[in-house]
Amino acid sequence: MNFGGAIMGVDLGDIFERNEIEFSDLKGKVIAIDAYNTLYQFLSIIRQRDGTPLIDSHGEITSHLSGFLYRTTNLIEEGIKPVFVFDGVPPEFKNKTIEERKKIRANAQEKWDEAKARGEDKEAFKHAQASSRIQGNMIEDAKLLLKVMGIPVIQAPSEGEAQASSIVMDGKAYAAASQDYDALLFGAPVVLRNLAVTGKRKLAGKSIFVEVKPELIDLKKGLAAMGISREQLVDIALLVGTDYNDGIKGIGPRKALKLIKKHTGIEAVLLELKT
DNA sequence: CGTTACGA
DNA sequence: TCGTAACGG
Repeated sequence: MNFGGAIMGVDLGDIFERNEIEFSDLKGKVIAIDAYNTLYQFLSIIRQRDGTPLIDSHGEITSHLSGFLYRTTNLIEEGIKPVFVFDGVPPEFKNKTIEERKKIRANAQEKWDEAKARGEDKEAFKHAQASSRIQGNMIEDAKLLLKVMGIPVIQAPSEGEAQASSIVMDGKAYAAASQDYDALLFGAPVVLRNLAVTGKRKLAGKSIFVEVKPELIDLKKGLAAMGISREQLVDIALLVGTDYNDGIKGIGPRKALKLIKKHTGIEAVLLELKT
């Protein structure tokens, strides 16, 4: 489940064909951006050295607002037309995942406090990131900021990624943008990752900076390259585990792909695994 | 994350 | 002008 890192959904990056693109490739295009994913990213990363988020004079967290303001400005400057899609009510079968994440966050919060008290900034930052949670008026404030900036905001009835995917399938947007791969499972024909303009990421080890370019994933091409259907992709996700189910221990995307290709569908795979 | 300051 | 560190309250 990997918070600060980025991916919370099914990590299909290992098996899916991904292509680096330039921002100029997206000029004039409408992009349906997963707002919650973006918000979490900002809350996670925009922090001070010991992990403390940016706060205003009232003590309210402002990291997400800083992020939305500058990133949206930059996207507009690149000629991109962002549309932010916010989550609605999560499906009930996601409850277990939500509860688990809540626990992980609370635990991280404790570890953050401890590390901060010991003066271990690097350790503190790591746990602070994992403790990131949406709270208070963050959603309303982000929506208001986008509204006054003249950026369209869409309220999904449930999962934002599902809504964003639907918008792309309807041809109302060119692509869905998220760090997760789940939009592919919802059928988004094109998914974009790393939609950050400055695109510089600290590499895990030292203070080495690597240029990160936007990444385009074409659902049809990716499926064709793997030689599977979209239904089979969903089966792979189910084997690996999603926000909605646990998956099977010891099976990652690679093994799941092999198994699904060999047996055609998840039922046959499960039968084989039983024996 | 994205901007700003600053030394090379 | 560029690269890195510090800042953002």
